Amino acid sequence: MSRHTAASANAGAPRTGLADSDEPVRLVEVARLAGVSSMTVSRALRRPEQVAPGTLRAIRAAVTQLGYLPNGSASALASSRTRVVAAIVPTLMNSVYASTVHGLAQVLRPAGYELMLGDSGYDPAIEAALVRSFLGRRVDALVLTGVEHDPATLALLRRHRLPVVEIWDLAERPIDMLIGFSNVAAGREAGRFLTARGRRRWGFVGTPQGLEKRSAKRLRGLRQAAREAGAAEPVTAYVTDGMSAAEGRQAVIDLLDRHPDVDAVFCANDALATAALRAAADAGRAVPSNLAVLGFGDFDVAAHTSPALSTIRIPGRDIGHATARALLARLSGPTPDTVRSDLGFEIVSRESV
Amino acid sequence: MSRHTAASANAGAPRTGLADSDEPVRLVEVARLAGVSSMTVSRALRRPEQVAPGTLRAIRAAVTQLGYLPNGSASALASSRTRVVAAIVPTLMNSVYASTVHGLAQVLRPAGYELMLGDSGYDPAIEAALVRSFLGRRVDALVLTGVEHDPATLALLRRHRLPVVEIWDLAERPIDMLIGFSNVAAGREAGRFLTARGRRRWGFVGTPQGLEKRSAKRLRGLRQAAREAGAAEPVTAYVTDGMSAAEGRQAVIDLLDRHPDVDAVFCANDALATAALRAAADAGRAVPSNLAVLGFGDFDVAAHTSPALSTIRIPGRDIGHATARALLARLSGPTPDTVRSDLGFEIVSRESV
DNA sequence: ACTCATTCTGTTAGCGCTAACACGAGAGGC
DNA sequence: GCCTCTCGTGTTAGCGCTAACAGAATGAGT
Repeated sequence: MSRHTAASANAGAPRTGLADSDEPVRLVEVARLAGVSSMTVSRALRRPEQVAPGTLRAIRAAVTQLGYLPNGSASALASSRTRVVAAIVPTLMNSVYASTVHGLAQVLRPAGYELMLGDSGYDPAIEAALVRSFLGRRVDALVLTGVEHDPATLALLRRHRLPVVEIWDLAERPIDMLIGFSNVAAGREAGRFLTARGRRRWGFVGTPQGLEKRSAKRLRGLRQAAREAGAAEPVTAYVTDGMSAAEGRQAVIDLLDRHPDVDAVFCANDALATAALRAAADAGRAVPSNLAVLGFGDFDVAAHTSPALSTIRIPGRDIGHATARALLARLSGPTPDTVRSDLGFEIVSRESV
Repeated sequence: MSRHTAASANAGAPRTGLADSDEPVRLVEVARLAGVSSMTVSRALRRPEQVAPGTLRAIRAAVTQLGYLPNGSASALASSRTRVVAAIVPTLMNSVYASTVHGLAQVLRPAGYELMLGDSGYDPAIEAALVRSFLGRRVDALVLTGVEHDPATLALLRRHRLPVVEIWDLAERPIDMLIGFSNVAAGREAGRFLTARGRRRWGFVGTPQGLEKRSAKRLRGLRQAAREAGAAEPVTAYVTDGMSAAEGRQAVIDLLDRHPDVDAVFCANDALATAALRAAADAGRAVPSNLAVLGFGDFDVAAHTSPALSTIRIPGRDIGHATARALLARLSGPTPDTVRSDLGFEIVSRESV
């Protein structure tokens, strides 16, 4: 061990009163300087209310003077708490997930938790690998996007019994906690919204069932609405990369070509919807008079395309906040309350429908 | 300690041959099952090439059978390596930073490193707090966006001597490693690009100097280009929130109102540029014939606005990849090579200029 | 004065892993 | 046959912190 070599090179002067400017400062150094035991310093740092005011002041002064930074690894090992929460999202490139992550961090950080982040690219196998890695690092809690997971993931989580929040969807039997909204209902409301505006022949653009379950659920809701309204079965166009504008544009052009009677397109996200707007222009279809376009996600750009995009707003940041609060309650309190909540969504009507 | 209570509740049967399905499995359990010492198991996991093939097989079987997951905290404490890299970006909401983070993770993960993420909101004080927290957690390396940091940050980094990469900018004397591009040059090239297209009276929309240094550097470059071309000093409009479309739109409307002779607007990012496109429409200015709009960042939407946005593309993902590779080289190799590189940028000419 | 509760601090005993070194067995050189 | 060298594995001794309990000191109630 290199620390042994260092110690013997240093043999005559092993850790005297003040630390060298170079050796990392440990708890005992602070304790010596403050004239207390290391346990008292530990307490002063984690639960200051249990330490006498005078002692606290002395310890704080020593901490400052030495520039002491507690060693998280040691603390984690001794206490079995890392104060790290891991989150897995499908992708960071989609700003709606980014805002969820931001919301999470915003609440967790002030409470002393850091975020470890992974992106699965919508792939359950990658999600499983990430979960494995995160559990190996003994994170205190885990946030997963979606409710469909690899059996390996479920087995691991069952074994490790840590707080888990699934977000961005609903399920009958979540792993543990759940904070999301109904993707089926979102699709259904999209259909009702189109119906109310006199659109009867719908197209859907999204990723295929196998790839992205939440997109498929929205399509299911849309189909329900079609039946409800006595409208025709929606026609579909699929893209493999849900964020690829080029692919989305081509898919919509093809769809309009195959089904010229389509008078409304519902897109699985606003990136696709923006592409659809372009495709409509290419196809000589005026939006919204000749074709309605409805997006999903309310990305930043939605309000600033021409025409401005009507879309379904998901409270991404709120999901992040609520998730963080639920986790903090579970992690700090002895109260083992389990949160399940539907945060809903909102149709934002702009110009494109 | 709760584990003591658990142990005494369990008193008669302390960790026999196979682990209970509930107690976490430790290295020794695996070692016992495989009939070797725990050190050999440790080696089998970290440096399998140092272990005899037969032993390795037995150990792997035992690991699988018990579902063993190494305890990262213990490993980190014993080896002084957490295998975690921390990154701080201004915001995740901006997809260009998201792609950098994604690029980082893409390379680090297969090498066994996880990412701890923080967003500073462009605030050096928050950055300093994040650095503190990350150093406390003993991350193996740190990625910082930008080259201007709080003195407290610099002091901490100096003390802890860990690999650091600054990204998204250039500097004469970086803290350690540096992978970015010249923001001044980007502004200058933007100006030259506008000059080449016959634009002489420029407006700049961005965040004020104090808030965002990189935006200010681009303005500096733009000013250089104006002098070079013998054009007038660019007029400026500032927004406090660089991602707020509403604020950006208003800023551009005001700017066009105050300076009707402006024939080109350079925006500090594509969100603002998209807002500028709307503002131009509001003001009855046709783009590009009556007003040129040049963005920055090449966000996903840039290609799909109407008219399509000309912008400056930053190789965000490449920066992430290069950063990760530089860190891995430093962390694994005894070779202490220090990377400094300028990855440049690229003007993407679409319809808006 | 004597108990009892309360507040504060110290002692003890690890947490689960790995660096460094020790050591035995087998291979190869002379 | 003896010496080295390499390879594979075991032994030892912590890494820096904290849970649990113990104990001292103080104040309150009787």
